[in-house]
Amino acid sequence: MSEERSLNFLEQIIEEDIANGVNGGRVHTRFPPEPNGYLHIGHAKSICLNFGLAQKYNGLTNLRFDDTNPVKEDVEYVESIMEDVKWMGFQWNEVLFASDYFDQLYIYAETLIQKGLAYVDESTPEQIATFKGTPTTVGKPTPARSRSVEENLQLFREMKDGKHPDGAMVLRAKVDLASPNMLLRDPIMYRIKHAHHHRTGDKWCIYPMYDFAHGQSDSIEKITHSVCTLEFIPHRPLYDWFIKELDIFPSHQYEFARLNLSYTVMSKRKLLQLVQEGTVTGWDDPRMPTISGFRRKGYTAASIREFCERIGIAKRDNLIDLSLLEFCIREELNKTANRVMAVLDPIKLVITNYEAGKTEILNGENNPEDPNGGSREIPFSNTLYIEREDFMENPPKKFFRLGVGLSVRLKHAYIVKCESFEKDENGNVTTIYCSYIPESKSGSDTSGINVKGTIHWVSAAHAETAEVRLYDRLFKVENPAAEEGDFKDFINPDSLHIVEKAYIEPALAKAQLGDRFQFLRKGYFAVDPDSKPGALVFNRTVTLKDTWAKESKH
RNA sequence: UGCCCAAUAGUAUAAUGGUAGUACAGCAGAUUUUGGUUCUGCUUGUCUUGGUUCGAAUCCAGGUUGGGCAACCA
Repeated sequence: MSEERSLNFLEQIIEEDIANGVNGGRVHTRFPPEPNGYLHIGHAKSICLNFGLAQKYNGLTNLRFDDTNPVKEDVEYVESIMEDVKWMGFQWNEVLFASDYFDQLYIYAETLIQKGLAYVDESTPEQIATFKGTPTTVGKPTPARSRSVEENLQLFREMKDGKHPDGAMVLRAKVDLASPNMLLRDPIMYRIKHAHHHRTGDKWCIYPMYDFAHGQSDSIEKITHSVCTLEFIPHRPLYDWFIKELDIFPSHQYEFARLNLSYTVMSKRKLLQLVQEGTVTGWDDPRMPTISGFRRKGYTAASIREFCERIGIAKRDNLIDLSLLEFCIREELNKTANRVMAVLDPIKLVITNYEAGKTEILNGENNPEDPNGGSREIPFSNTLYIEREDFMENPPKKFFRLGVGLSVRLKHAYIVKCESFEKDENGNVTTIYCSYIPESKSGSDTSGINVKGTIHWVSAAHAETAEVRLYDRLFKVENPAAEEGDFKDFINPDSLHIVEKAYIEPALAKAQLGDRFQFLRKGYFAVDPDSKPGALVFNRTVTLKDTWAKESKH
C-alpha cells in the first residue's frame, strides 16, 4: 500500500528504454557545468535530476566540466562546484573535463574536413552573420565554403599550430545554409584563442565551441540520457548530425524546463555582476541564490533536495514561489533545531517584586518536537531583556503581549504583569516594570492563571552578545528578469539588516559552525563562518511563519 | 511574419481516452507555555474554436498566448 509518486516524463522515457532494452538497459547521466561561476539553486535542480535518475535506475552519473572557453573559466569555480555537488549529497562516477577530449575532438574535426563536411572560413564575424541570412531568409555561402579538402586541412593545421592570430579564421561545419534552424547554418566548430587554459595550459590555441564539444563528450562517455534545459532543444539536431557523420555512440538529449525562483535572478552573468560590483559580499553571500549562499544562510542539503523533489520536472516555463523553498527548510528545522532565546531589539524589563541580585536556574526544553531533545539550564533574575516589539504603550485589542495592565508568560519562567514603564527624553521606552506571580513557575504552576501570550527573554546579567544578520529577499519584484530595464534597479535596498549586539542566553554561546537553532519566535538561525571565539555571528536562515505580523498590517 | 517548444487553481505538478487530484500560497476555525508546530474545513483550474469518440485535460486541425533560435558564450 505504498503511495507511489507518478513518474515525470524523463522517468517515463527511461523506463520505456529499459523495457525495450535500449543500451542494454544501462542508464548513464552526467552533470555538465561550465566552470565560469558558482552553482545556483537551478543547478541544484539539475543535480538532483541527473544524479537522482541514475540512482533510481541503478546507473551512473559523471561530473563533467564543459571547459571549452579558457578566457571565462577558472579553477576556483571547479573547486567550488565539486564542493557543492558533494555537499548536495551526491557521488559522481568520475570527474571529467571536456578538455580531456581536446585531442579526440581535434581528430573528429579533421575527420569531418576529410569528408568534405567542414571548412575553414576567414570571414569576419559580421560577414558570417550576414551570410547566414535571417530566420525568414536563407543563408548564402561565403567564398570559403567551396575550398578544397586539402586546403581546409592545411589551414586548420595552421590554426592549430598558432600560425594565425585570434579571430583570423574559424572552422565551420558544412551542414545546411537554408535550414530553418539557424544553428544548422554552418555552425562554427573551432575558433582561435591564444589563451592559457586552466587544465591544458598552453598546449592549444584553438578551442572547440560548446556545440562541437558537448554532444561528442556525451558520446565519448557513453552517456545514455543527456539531460539539459529547454534552450538547447534547437541544438539537438546539430549534435545528432555530428554523431551521425562521425559514426560514434548515439547519446540522446532530453530537455526540461530550468528552475526560476521568485524574487531572485538565476543567470550566472547577472550573479557574477552582483559579485563583481560588490552588491553582495561574494558568491556565498546568504542573499545569493547560489548553493553556497543557501548553505551559508543555514539551508540544509536535504531541504534543497526536498524542494527539488516537490517542484517536479516538466517542459513548461515556470516561476516557483520562494515560499515553497522556505516551507522545505522550516519543515526540516522545526523537527531538528533546538529552541533558544535571543533578544534582537532589547528593552529592559525589571521585576519589582523579585529579589534583586538573586539568580534562579530554570530548566528549558530544547525542542518540543523532539522527545529526545533534552533540556538546558537558563538563568533568571529580576532584570531581563525582552523584545521591544513585545511591548506597546497603546496596545490594540488582540495584542497578546505587554502593555500596562497586561500579563504574559515569560517562556520557561513566570507570568508577569506590566505595571508601568519609563521613557527617555526622546520618548523611547527604556524600562518596563512588572510584578511576577511566584506560584506561576513553569512546570509547577499552581496559580490557576491563564495568559494568552508567551514571550522570550534573557537575563541581563547573564546574557552573552552576538551579531545577528537578518536577510530579506534580494529583489523587490517577483520576476526581475521579466522587468524592463536594468535588473539592478529592482534590488531590495533592505535585503540585509545587521544587529550588531543581540543578547543571547548563555547556553547559546557554545554554538559551533554548522549549528542551527530556532530563536524562539524569531526564526531559524545558523552560525556564520565569520564567527570568532567570543564573537559569534548568526545568519537568519528563514523567519517563522508569522500570522500576527500579517494580520497587524491591515 | 520562418522554425522549434509549451499551455490544467495565485504558483507548481498529477490524471497517459473513463470521477480533474496533490503540494505550496490564501481564508476560516480548534489546539498550543513559540501569534511556531499540529489538526479540521474552505475558496480557486483543463487558453480558444471546431473535429474524432458512447465518452476528450488527454487524440486531430485551425487560432490565441507565452518562451526559445540569426554569440568566434555555454
